[in-house]
Amino acid sequence: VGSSQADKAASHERIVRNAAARIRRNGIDGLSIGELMAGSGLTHGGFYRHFGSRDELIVEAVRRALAEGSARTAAVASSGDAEALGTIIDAYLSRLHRDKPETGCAVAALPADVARGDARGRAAYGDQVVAYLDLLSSLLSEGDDRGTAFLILAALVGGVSMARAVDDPELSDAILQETAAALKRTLAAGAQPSA
Amino acid sequence: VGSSQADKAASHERIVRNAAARIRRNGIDGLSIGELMAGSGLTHGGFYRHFGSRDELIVEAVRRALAEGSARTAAVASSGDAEALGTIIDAYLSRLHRDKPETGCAVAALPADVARGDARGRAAYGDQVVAYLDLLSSLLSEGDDRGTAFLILAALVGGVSMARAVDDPELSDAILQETAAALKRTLAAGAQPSA
Amino acid sequence: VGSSQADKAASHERIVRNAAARIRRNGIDGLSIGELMAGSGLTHGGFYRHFGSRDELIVEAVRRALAEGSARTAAVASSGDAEALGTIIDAYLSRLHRDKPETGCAVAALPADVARGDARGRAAYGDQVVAYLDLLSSLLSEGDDRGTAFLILAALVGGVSMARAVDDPELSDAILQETAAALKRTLAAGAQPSA
Amino acid sequence: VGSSQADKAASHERIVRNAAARIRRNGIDGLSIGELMAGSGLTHGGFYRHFGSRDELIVEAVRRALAEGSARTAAVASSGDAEALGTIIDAYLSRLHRDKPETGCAVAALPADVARGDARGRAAYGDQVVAYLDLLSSLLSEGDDRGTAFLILAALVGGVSMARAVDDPELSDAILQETAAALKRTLAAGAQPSA
DNA sequence: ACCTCCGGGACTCCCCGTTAGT
DNA sequence: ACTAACGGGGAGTCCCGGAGGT
Repeated sequence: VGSSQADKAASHERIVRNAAARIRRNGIDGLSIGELMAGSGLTHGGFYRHFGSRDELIVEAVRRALAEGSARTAAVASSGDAEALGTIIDAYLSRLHRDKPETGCAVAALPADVARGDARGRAAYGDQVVAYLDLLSSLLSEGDDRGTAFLILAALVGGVSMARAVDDPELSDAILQETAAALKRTLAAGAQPSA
Repeated sequence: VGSSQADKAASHERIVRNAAARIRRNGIDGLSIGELMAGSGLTHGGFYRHFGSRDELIVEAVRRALAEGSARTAAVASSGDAEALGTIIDAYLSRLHRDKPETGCAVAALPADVARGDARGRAAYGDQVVAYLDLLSSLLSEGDDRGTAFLILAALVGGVSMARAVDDPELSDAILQETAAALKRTLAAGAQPSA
Repeated sequence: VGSSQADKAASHERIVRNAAARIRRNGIDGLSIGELMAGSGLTHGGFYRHFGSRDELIVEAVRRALAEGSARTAAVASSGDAEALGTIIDAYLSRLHRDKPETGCAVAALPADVARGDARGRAAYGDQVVAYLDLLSSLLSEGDDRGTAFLILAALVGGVSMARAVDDPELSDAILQETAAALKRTLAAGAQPSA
Repeated sequence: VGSSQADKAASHERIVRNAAARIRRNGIDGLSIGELMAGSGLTHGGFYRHFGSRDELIVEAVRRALAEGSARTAAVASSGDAEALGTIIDAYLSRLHRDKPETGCAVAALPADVARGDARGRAAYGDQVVAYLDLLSSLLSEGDDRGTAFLILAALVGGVSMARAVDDPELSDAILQETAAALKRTLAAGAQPSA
C-alpha cells in the first residue's frame, strides 16, 4: 500500500468518484463513510486524510456527480450531428438512464438533496443547469424561443425522475417514451412556422 | 377531553399530516421520530401506539403527501374554469410552490426518495402520476395528442425540482417563468392546427 | 433484542465474562472494544451503556478474571480431600492449565498487566494473593512454616508462566512436572521433621 | 563525528538497549516506535534504517532483555562465592529488582508477552530458561535433586511477578521475603540428609 | 401516553506503523 | 537521518429506532 503523493491523489479520486456514484443512487443521506471507504478499498480511518468532514466530501461529490452526469450529453452535443437534440432526448429518457442513476445525470438525481444542502452544492447545481441550457440553446433552430431550452430540460429531468419512482414497469416506460415523443413533436412544430 | 378513541384518531391524524409535510421538506431520511412527535405535541415514546414501525408510518405519510399535494390541482381542474390548465401551470411553477415543498406536490418533492423505498410507496406514486395524467388529459383540447399530458407533467415536475435546487434566485425565477411560458406557448401552438 | 432490565444485566455479564477471558489470553492491551462486543453478540456502540470507559471495564474484568481463575482451586481446597494440596499443585502445573490461560488463574496470567495498570486492579490482585495464601496455609501441616504458602504460590505462578512462554514442548512439560515434583517433595520433607 | 558505519552501529545499539528496557517496563504492546526513537535521541522516521519492521526489533529486544536481565545473576554465579545461591535468591527477590523491571530479569518480566508473540522470542526465552537451570544446578549440592533448580527458578519468577502486581507495600515485601526465606530453608533441609 | 433506557451505527478524532521525498 | 504524510484501526460521542415500565 504505497504512500506516495500520487497514491494519495489516486485514493482521493477513487473516493470522490465512488461517492459521486453512491449519492446518485442512494441519496446524500444514504452515504456512509464506512461503506464508501470500504467500497474504495480503504478503511474508515483514512477518510480524514482526504476530507475535513463528511460535508466537505459531499460538496466535492456533488460537483463530481454533476460533471460526470453531463459529460455524455455534452459529448453528443459537440459531435455536430444534425440529430443531436433528438439523440440527447432519447438517451436521457431511456431505460438505461432510468435504471442507472449512479452514472446518470445528477440534475435529475439530486435536486431534492441539493436543495436541502450546502450552498456550494446549490451553486454547482445552478452552474450545471446553466450549462445544460446553453448547450440545448445551441442546438435549437433560430426560430425557437429562448424558453424552449427550459422546457426541454424540465421535461427531461421530470421525466426520468418520475420514471424511476413509479412501480408499474409499463407506466414507467410510457413516461419515458411519451414524454420524449411529445417533446420531439413540439420541437418539430416550433420549427415549422419559420419554414 | 373527548373519548380516548377519538383522541387517538386525532393524534394519528396529526402525526401523519405532520410527517407528510416533513418528508416533503426534509426527505424521508430526514424524518426523525423524536422531532416528528415533538412537533405533533406528543413524545417520542407514544409513537408505537400508532404505528408498528417507522416504515409503516413512511408508507402512510407518502400516501398522504401525494394526496395532499394534488388536492389543489384537482380543485382547480374541477372548477370548470376555461383557463384551468394555464392556472395549474402557473400555480405549479410559482415561487409559492417552489418555496413551500411541505405543502406542495409530492410527485415533485419525493421521486428520488420513493424510488429507493418501499414498493407500496412506489405504487402510490404511480397511482398519483396516473391521476395527474388523467386530470391533465381531461383539460386538453380534442386535437392534442395523448402524450401531451406526459410532457406537461414532466415539465412541471422537473421545473419546480430544479428551481428548488438552484442557488441563484434569478435563475430559479427564470426556470419557473420560462418553463411555464414555453409550456403554454406549446399548448397554444398544439391547439392551433385544430382551429 | 429485548431491552428490559434483565436483558441489560445479562449483556453486562456476558461482556465482563468475555473480557475476563480475553485479557487472560491476549493481555489487557490486546483487548479491543469492538472485538469484545462483537464476540458478545453486540456492537461497539452499545458498550458505553455498560461502562463509562474502557478502563472501567478493565477493572471489572480483572476482578472477574481473578475470581474465576481461583474458583476451581478453592473448590478443591474446600472438598476436604486429604490430598487436596497435591491435587491443586498438579492441576495448576498441568498442560490443561498451561494451554488455557483464558479460563485459568489470573494471578499467573496477569501480573505484568496489573502491575502497570489501575490501582483498583492491583488491590484486587493483592486480595486474591492473600486469599490464595490463606487457602494454602489451611492445607499445610501444623509443622510447616508460615512462609511455605508463599513458596508454593510463587512456584505455581512462576511455573505456569514460564511453561507458557517457552517454545520447546519438552522443556515446557519438564517445567510443569519437575516443578510440581520438587514442590511436593519439599512439602513431604518439611512435614518429616515434625514426625 | 566518527565514521557513519560506526555511528549506525551505535544508534542500533542504543535503540535495542532502550527497547529492551522499555518492554520490560511497559510490555511489548506498550512500546511505541515514536517514543522509543525519541528516547534514543533520534526521530521516528529513522527507525527503518535499522530494522525492517517493529516485529524485527521486538525479536532483537526480547533477546537483549533476556541477556541483560541474566547478566548479573551469571556474574554472581561465576564469582565462586560459597554463598552464591543465597545471594542470587536475595537479589532476585529484592525490592530493587521488584521496582526496576526495566533492568531486571526478563524471564520474570515478559513471560506473557513472549507467550503471545513470535516463535523466535519464545525460543530465546526457552534458551534463557535452560541457561538459568544450568546455572542453578551448578550451584546446588550433589545431593540435591535435579528438579530443585526448576523449583527455585519458578519461585523466583513467580515471586517478583506477584510482588510487582500487588498494591499493598507490606504484602509485596512479605512476598519477597517469605518466599526467599522459605526457599533457602528448603535448600538447607534438602542438603541436610546428605550431611 | 410519557419517561427511560437499550442497542445500533455513524462520525470524528487520534495514535501508530510504515513509507516517500529531501 | 529527518520531515511529512498516508492508511489502519480503535476509542469515544452522539442520535435514532425501538421496547419496557409507570
